[in-house]
Amino acid sequence: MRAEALEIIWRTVVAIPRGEIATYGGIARRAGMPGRARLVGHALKAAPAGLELPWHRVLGAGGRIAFPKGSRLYAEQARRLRAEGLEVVDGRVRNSGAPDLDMLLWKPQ
DNA sequence: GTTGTGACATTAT
DNA sequence: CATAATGCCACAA
Repeated sequence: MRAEALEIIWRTVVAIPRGEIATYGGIARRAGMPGRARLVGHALKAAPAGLELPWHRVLGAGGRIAFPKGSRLYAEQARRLRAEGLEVVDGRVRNSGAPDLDMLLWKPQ
């Protein structure tokens, strides 16, 4: 069951369109496991490199990068996000004028 | 078995 | 804005 859950999470993450973002909690909900945001984080950490998951599109609540500022992964994620046209300022994705982050968040139909 | 830690979230203070 | 308290669950010691 545990391994299945990881696959579901991976597939959910893969489905995030380029240039859009999602949150850990949001992914968990979309994967049918509300309240299990931490599991999403674990799934990403445990993900094989071969999957080429767009893990950089997964952010913490409020569009904040979940890594410690200055860490290697932090810089890497910011770099990749900027490569997709998103603006990253002080560890968070800057939404241009949008009232809520939900406007940038990936909303599955 | 228990405990502490962690790519988290939400609510309350 | 920042902390703290909970809830959540996988994993390592």
